[in-house]
Amino acid sequence: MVFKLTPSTPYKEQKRDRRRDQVMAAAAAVFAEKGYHEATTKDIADRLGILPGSLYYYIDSKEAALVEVCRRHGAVFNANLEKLLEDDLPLADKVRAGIALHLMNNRLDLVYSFAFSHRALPDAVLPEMRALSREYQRLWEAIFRRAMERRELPRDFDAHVATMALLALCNGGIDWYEKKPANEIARIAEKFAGYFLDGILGQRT
Amino acid sequence: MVFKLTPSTPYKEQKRDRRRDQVMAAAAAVFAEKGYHEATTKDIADRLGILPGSLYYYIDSKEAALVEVCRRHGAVFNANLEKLLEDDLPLADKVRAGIALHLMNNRLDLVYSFAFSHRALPDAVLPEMRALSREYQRLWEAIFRRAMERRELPRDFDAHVATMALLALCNGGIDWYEKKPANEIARIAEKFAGYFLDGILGQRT
Amino acid sequence: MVFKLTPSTPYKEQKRDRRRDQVMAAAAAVFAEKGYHEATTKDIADRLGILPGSLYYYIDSKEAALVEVCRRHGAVFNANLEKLLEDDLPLADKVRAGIALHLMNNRLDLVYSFAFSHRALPDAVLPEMRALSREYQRLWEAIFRRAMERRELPRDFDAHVATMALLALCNGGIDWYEKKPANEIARIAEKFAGYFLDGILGQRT
Amino acid sequence: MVFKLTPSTPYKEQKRDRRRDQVMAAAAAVFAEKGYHEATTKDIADRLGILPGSLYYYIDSKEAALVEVCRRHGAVFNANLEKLLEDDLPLADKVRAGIALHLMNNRLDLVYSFAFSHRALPDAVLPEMRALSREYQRLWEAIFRRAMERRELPRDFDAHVATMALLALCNGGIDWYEKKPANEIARIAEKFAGYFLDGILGQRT
DNA sequence: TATGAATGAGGTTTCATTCAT
DNA sequence: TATGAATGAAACCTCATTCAT
Repeated sequence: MVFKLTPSTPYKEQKRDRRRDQVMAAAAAVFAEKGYHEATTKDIADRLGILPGSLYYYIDSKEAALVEVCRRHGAVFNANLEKLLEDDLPLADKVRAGIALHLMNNRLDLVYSFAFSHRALPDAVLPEMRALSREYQRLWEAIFRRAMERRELPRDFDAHVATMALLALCNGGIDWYEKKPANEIARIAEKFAGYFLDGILGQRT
Repeated sequence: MVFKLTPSTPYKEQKRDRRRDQVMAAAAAVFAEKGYHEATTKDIADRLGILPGSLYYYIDSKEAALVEVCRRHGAVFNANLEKLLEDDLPLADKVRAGIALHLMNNRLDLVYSFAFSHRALPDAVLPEMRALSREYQRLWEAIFRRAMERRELPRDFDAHVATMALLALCNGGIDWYEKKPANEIARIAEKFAGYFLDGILGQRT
Repeated sequence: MVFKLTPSTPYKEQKRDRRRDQVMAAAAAVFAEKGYHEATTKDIADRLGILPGSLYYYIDSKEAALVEVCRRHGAVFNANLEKLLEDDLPLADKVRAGIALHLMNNRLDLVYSFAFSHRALPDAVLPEMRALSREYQRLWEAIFRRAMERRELPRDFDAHVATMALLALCNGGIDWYEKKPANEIARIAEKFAGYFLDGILGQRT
Repeated sequence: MVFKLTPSTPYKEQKRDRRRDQVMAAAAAVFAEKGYHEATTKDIADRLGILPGSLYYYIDSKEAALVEVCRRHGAVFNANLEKLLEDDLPLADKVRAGIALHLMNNRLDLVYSFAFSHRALPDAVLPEMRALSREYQRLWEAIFRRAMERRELPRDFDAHVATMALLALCNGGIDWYEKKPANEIARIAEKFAGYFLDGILGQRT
């Protein structure tokens, strides 16, 4: 204490970051479970076994926590899709994999598709969240466009509306599947993907 | 003057009821726009040009207002579908019409599909809302079952998952289409219905 | 209406006064039952079958109603006692009669002894109520003093503390006897008077 | 530093409990002074030099505070009497001591005898308060019954009505003596006890 | 004489946030 | 690194009161 020999060792930094991650995870879980406005800082603190005031050692505000949570989770969604876009797979497989990833992540975080419901977000963070959301849509559209180039889809295919349909399908049912086990989610994802693909392919004929 | 019992004349009653309708409409709009918890009584009152306390001349509580709003709007959704169920139309037409009605009502009320997001509802009203919601699902399933009887759908058709998919599709995109004009909604509805029907019919083959 | 032939006939005045009495009686009953602060103007109005706002045709304010109620009922208490003071009866009979009257009036109005609990009165009316209250005490003390003059009580009898004891005895039990039937009240009054008289007379020896 | 588990040291706990006691004392004082309904959370907070909202760090609700206040003070009253019941004293001494304790506590707390005025209590706490109140009555009756067994009172003595009279006597005058100094209270208590005892003993002859 | 609609002040309560320790 | 105590804004709601009709 007197000599303060360890001002900020990498070890300590790492440890603090880990704790920060825990805080963000707790915030994400609570936001997902209750929605941003119903979630209280006490809910988050309880999950960490600390007091609400102590949170502010790690976060600047509840809203800042939401922004970071959305940023992190949005990044995962987008990264997943980006990798999928680059993969050399037939459209059907990409769609199946993409829907499964989306539903699974939804189930785990809720937050992201929740965050997409802009209705629930404070104005201050809307622009950034909308940008993340648009990027995700853009990636799906890119997947469809690439399929069009490869003649897997007709020339007049409406990639935009198809993306809207896909995302609506994935996000609109979250209340039903959020508590189901992983294998059940997989089954639903498979069915949804089937409907969607048949819907798309059906239009080709 | 002698017999003037001031028996709350029909005219007066009617006028009061109209005002109550306005209050409910304001509440519905605000709930839809912000979600129940984010919506404040001040928001509702502002929309009516009165003070928050004055609301309580018409409602018992914010929560009671939500219940009534959901009841009213839910009744419209269910009535629409019930009529459609009885109509003698091919499945494709029913689905097209049903989806268009749903999207249109969603755009107008928002509240109902919002109410379906049980995450956002206070515990006290959950049972009643779930019942309304289940009734709506039941009606869609009945439409599919009737089509199965008529051999418009295969014997092993999963009416339940199909309903989930349909509702997910309709509700999941509300953030996108809520502010679009009616004819745009109609176009989206038509496309969604096309996807959905091809998805369903595609499975038959 | 046009000729206004009956500007304010005695008959009409009388009728209005009767209605005013009803309003005061309703106010008294509600104040007695719930206490001034818990009583609402709606409670009073309900009892009259009108709306709260309509009360203000008869009263200036809730507080003014309380003042008038206390004034009226206090006047009854004091008038009763004044008559008793003038009667040519032995002390024991006066005390018995006085206690019985007090308890009976308490049961009917509650308001007066309630009003005496200055704790519950708004500051604005305290002085007047205290004056009424002091007058009532003064009358009881006068009864005792007259008995002292007549040698029914010892020369060193403390009329003040005796009055306090008597009033405490009468008011302190109001919660118990307020709902009992008249004959039961009479029995309790008789017992209380017995205790009190024996207490007083016992001191003489 | 290594084992620093910050286990809410006894010292800290003690300090917190003391603050809680202060809060309860403030609540008791305000309830006593104004009555539960007239008392505002602001009144209580003012007395502590904090803001109304800060109260809720210590209490769950205004009503919960009332319950605790009554519980605490009722316990004191009952404990006092219980000890007195067990003492080996002649009835007269017990009555004198019991009345003095009651009046003294009344002056200090007000709350308890106030709490006995069930008119002023919210429904939710009535049962518990009534139980405390009945216990107090039961203890006084037990004192009288024990005196009957010892032939200090006649066989047909009505312990119930006597208790009612005693409590009425003690509670009914609270408005007069609450602000008087302790020695004055003692004098009044002595006189009241004298009246009461003579009333009781006078009946024996 | 009473109603219907509203006001506005004030009440209880919640909660994000701060800061000394 | 976290606690304990408090703040202050804002939420829901109640109610005495007013006034045009």
